[in-house]
Order: sequence, then structure tokens, then C-alpha cells
Amino acid sequence: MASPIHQRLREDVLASVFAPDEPLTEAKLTERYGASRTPVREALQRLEQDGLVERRGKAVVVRTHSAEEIIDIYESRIILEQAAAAKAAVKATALDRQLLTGLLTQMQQLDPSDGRSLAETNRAFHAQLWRATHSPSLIGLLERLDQQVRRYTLTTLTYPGRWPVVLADYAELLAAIGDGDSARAGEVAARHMSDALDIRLKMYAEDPRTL
Amino acid sequence: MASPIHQRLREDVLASVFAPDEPLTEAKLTERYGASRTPVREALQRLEQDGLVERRGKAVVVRTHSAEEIIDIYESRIILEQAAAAKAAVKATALDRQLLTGLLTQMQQLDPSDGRSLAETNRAFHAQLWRATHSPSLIGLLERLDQQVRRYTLTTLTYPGRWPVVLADYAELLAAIGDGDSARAGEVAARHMSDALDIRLKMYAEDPRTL
DNA sequence: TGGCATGCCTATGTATACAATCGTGTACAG
DNA sequence: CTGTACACGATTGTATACATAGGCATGCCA
Repeated sequence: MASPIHQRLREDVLASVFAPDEPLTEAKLTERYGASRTPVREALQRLEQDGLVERRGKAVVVRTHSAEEIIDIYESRIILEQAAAAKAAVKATALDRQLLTGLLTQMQQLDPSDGRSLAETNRAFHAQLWRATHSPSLIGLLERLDQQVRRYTLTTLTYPGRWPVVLADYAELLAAIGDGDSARAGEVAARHMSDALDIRLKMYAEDPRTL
Repeated sequence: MASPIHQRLREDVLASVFAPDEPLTEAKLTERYGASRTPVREALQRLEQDGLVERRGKAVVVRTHSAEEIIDIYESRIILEQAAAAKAAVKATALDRQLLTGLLTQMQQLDPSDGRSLAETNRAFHAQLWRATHSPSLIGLLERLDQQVRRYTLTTLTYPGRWPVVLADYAELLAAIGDGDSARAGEVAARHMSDALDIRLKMYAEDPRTL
């Protein structure tokens, strides 16, 4: 499964191609993606279950989140990232650690102002950390949460002074994982995610439109 | 949304109406539920995303879980239930606490051999505990995990000596929540879920078919 | 006799016709 | 001027026809 138009529509939604209150009518998407209504409906349905769009009355619109909802999602994610890091410290293979180290090295060489690359590799790092848990259920839950706020996350890493801290956090996290120190890995991950939430809130306070 | 046939199909899957390797062909379901292929496909797709069925080659079959997968799901659930209990201790309203107490009272009066009633009220208790967190994301994640193992859970509560322990756990949990003691509530919930996992594993060792 | 190729048949993927519903705008009455 | 009722249009929900692909059986060849 995973039809191409499902992926394309998801990418477009995550890339904020559609306005938050723009109705995603089947006719429009049908034309946009050159498919008939059936696969379009299928894609919409999947995105609805993923929490990326929602039905408002009859129409389907991209789902937006209030500040409260974003905080809520972040709080859940803090819990899961902590658990994932702790589990990765126990379950990670040599290959997992090597891949993580490689990604960190890659991140250290990026241009800190290139928000797009930052976000991209950052996500890759997280995803690899999740995989290192070798826990399908944890991976699934984290992917789910991540998707729901991905539309908002592009800017977090470019917040003044943030990127070096992120790199330091990851280095410490990898050290803890290398030592098999589950508790410390969890703590670092939890703090890292807490900080991310704080920054998001600060950004929101400075400019509510960043949501 | 949430078409009636989606619900019916889900209930049937959860009730193990279909054999684990029985192909759920659209034609068969079409006839069974008296609808056309379109809504049947929609229902199958949703169940697939919920992790209740899976595509094996071309056919769709009810998803089964290995012992390892069930352990994995339980471990994730332990984490989330702990977090939920801890959060409920902080966020629960008087009404939440009252509802939970009422459910516990109800459970104390059940016939411990009536597995079906036990499972039903137990789920209601958990669901109410989740709601008491007032955290949509936590609730969503827990519901998701719960669904994936619901097909297997009917027997856990009737394991010899288990039910009184469950009731005691819940009483202690409500006490902690009443005190606003987040840490203790979390600990009780975590231990409770750990015990449930142990029992499941014990049952599996005694008779692998119980999976 | 065993393995592989080929063709048919069945089940799914896609498109479209048809039905039902919901929102909207307008007109009329108070 | 405002509120309500009715009708029309647009959009989604459902059914079905058509296209495609995948699996299985059969038969041929080694």
C-alpha cells in the first residue's frame, strides 16, 4: 500500500501548501494529483487518522493545534523520548551507535543558519535513535507524535543559541548510550526535549504566528 | 465519519471472529455486512492503520503478534500508564476521581469468575484514568496500544489470585491520585502493568496458544 | 519425476456514475 | 430589519463497472 498520492498529499500538508482553513475538497485534490476520487479519499482518510487533517463539518482541512495542544504533545513526547533513549542505551547495536555517531558528525559540519538541513538531519538523528531501541511500538508512537507537530518544527533549531546546545546534548546522549547508562541517556533526552518545548513556547510568546 | 461497518468489522476482529490466517477478502466482507466494496475497503484501511489487520502479500488478514511483540507493546504501555497515572494525580478533577471510585466500587462487587465483566469494567477503569489526565495525546497513544492487544487480554484478569491484587492496586492508585502524589501514582501504575506482563508471560509459558 | 513457464482466474486498484446530505443564499413574512 | 423556511448547488458517501496484477494450476520440457 502507501499509494504515491498519499505520500504526496502528506508532504504537501506538512509543507503547509494548504492554508489552515482551506477546504481540501476531493475535486481539487483529484485535479492536483491527477488521480480519481477513490485514491484521493483513501489518502485523506489516512491523513485524518494520522492527525494531519481533520473533518470540520463536511469539509476536510489541515489540522491546526492550539498552544495547549502542542504543549500536550510535547509533554507526551518528552516521556517517550526519555523512554526511547533509556531503551536505546540497553538495546543499541554497534551499528546503531555507529550510525548515530555518523549523523552527529554530519550535523556538526552543517551551516547553522540552513534551517532546512538542520531540521532534516535532526529528524534523521531522532529516527535513528528510535530505531536503536528495536522497539516497534515505541517507534510507531514516536513517529505518530512527531508527524503531528512536524509542520511547526522547522524553526526551533534556528532559535538563537540553540544549535550548539543541541549538538552538545546529542554528544552527551551518545556517550551515555555508549556506556549503556540507561538512566543518564533518559535524563539527557528528557531535558533536551523539555528545552525544545521551552523554546517553542518562547517563540510563541514572541510571535504567536509561528504556530 | 466512523462508518457503522468500520465499527462492526473492528468488533468482529477484536472478538476473533476471523481466523488469524483467514483472508479478509472484500467480497466476503461485502456480503457479510451488506455494503459495497467502497466502505468495506475504507474499513479495512482504517483497521490496517490501527494495527488490527495487516496486508500479507495481496490479502488482508487479522494481525497476530509474537510473544516478543506483545512484550514490546506491554513495555511501551507500562511507560505510558505510568506517565498517565502520574499526570492524573495532578490533573484529575473531582469528577474524575468520583468516576474512578465509582468504577472501583463496581468492580469490587463483580463475580471474579465472570471474565467478560471483569475485562469490560477493567477497560472502563483504565479509560477513565486516561481521561483524567486531560491529555489528548496520551489518551490517543494509550488507546492505540490497548487496541493492539485487546484481542488477547480477556484472560489475564482471571488468572488465579490476580483479581484481588488488581483491586488492591487500583485502590492504592486512587489513594495516590487523591493525595495528588504523582510519583506514587506512577509507581503503582507501573508495577501494576509490569505484573500484568509477567502474568501474560506466565500464561504463555503454560500454554502458548493463549496468545 | 521434478522444475519451470505460461495462461487463466480471482482479488484488488482505479475510475466514474448515481444518491444523499449539508451548507448557503434568497425570498418572504413578521 | 431580522428571522425563518425553502430550494438549489456543491461536495461527500455509495455502488458498480473497468483495469491490472498476482497467484495457482496445468502442462510441457529436461
